[in-house]
Amino acid sequence: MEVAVELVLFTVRDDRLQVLLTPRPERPALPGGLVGPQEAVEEAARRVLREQTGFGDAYIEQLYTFGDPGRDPARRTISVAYFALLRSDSAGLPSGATWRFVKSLPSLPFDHDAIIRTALARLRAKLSYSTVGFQLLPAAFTLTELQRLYEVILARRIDKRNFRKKLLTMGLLKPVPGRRASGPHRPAQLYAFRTRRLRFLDGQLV
Amino acid sequence: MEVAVELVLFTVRDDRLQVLLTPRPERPALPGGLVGPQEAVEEAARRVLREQTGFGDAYIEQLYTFGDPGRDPARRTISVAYFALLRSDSAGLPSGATWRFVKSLPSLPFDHDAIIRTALARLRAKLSYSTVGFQLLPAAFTLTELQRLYEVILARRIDKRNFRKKLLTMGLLKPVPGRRASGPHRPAQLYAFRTRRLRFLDGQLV
DNA sequence: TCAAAAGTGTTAAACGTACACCCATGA
DNA sequence: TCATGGGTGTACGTTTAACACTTTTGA
Repeated sequence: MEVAVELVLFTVRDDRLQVLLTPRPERPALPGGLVGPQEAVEEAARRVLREQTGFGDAYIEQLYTFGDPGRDPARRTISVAYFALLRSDSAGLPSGATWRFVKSLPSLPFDHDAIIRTALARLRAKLSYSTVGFQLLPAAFTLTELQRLYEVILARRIDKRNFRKKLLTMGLLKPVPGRRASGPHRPAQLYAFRTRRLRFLDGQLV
Repeated sequence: MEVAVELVLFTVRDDRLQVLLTPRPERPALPGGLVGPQEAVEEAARRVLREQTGFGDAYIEQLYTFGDPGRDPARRTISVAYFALLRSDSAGLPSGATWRFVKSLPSLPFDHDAIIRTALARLRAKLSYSTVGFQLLPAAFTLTELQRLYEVILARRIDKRNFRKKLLTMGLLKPVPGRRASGPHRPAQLYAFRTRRLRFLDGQLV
């Protein structure tokens, strides 16, 4: 029996949640590949990330294992899906791979539609009770940028004052020197996360 | 490469959280087995439940996939762990299998210690925001029995009045005819879950 | 009659949510 | 000077958490 990994790599650019697809003979699909005989499953996921997306330092976490016979008509494959988040300031795109808006995805081969739905549900749920969303932002960012990130992923508006109050009270952020000027208005203070590592929150963030 | 399933089957009896171990040549371990060539992974988990535990109607859900090379020194196996809950009134125990207190487990082979830790964390987390704990009780039960269940799993005391208020307000339970007399004191009203199916709750239950 | 668990409300604090205006800037 | 997003506080309703006594029963 073959064991594969699939990668659902999300990023937020231009105020849209996007997912990376790689070219396949038939039609684009999620990046993926077989797990090597001496390779840990998570290692394989990181290798696929490196080789097929060209991005090295994404956040990665195991999502779910899809193992119905018939999910790949050609051969029996069990696939461990991983969920990955890429900082919006990551540069480059490997040849052939494309970012697609999650809102307007084409129909994907195998069970990749279901995998993406599962990943999106995980991302949305985890935004509320953990700092996982922080993985999508660069080292310094404005509070509005952070709020837009949440709004884009959750597909709903968030109150600016309540959002800021919550984040600052929780002590997740620290102001860093510098401001971002982006048009004919007051420049915004830059902030950074107090720690880059994933934290689970006491209450609900959003 | 071989793909296996492992089963972490919990039950609560005698006010203790217990997990089922099956005999192995070396020492007891989690029930498990290989996934057949034409078998869905979840099907394999249900088959292991049937064949190795003798219990047919447990709640089952995928937990995590453990795939480090070296987790089984004998051969390369990737294992999809499942988490299962058995009603405390289920009768019978298959030959050789034993219930062990989760609090005082012996050291287990392979990475089974880690699998049980992961399962316990999932169970505790899910108790708070879903009705998954209901799978551990028979069709009719008293409010005290339900509360004891939560206390045993979470390993902490819960306020009786607040617990009852929350459950009744949420409309998860309905009283059913009958009372349970269990000693020299007032008998307790019996209740049942309004629906057996898993529900995710708006707020926190405990 | 006694011991034991069943059953039942109130209060204070914390939290969530809704809401509107002035500020600083570049064009 | 004007258009734009940055930045800030309050008040109300809901939820959580702490807390103690009476009731019913079997022994």
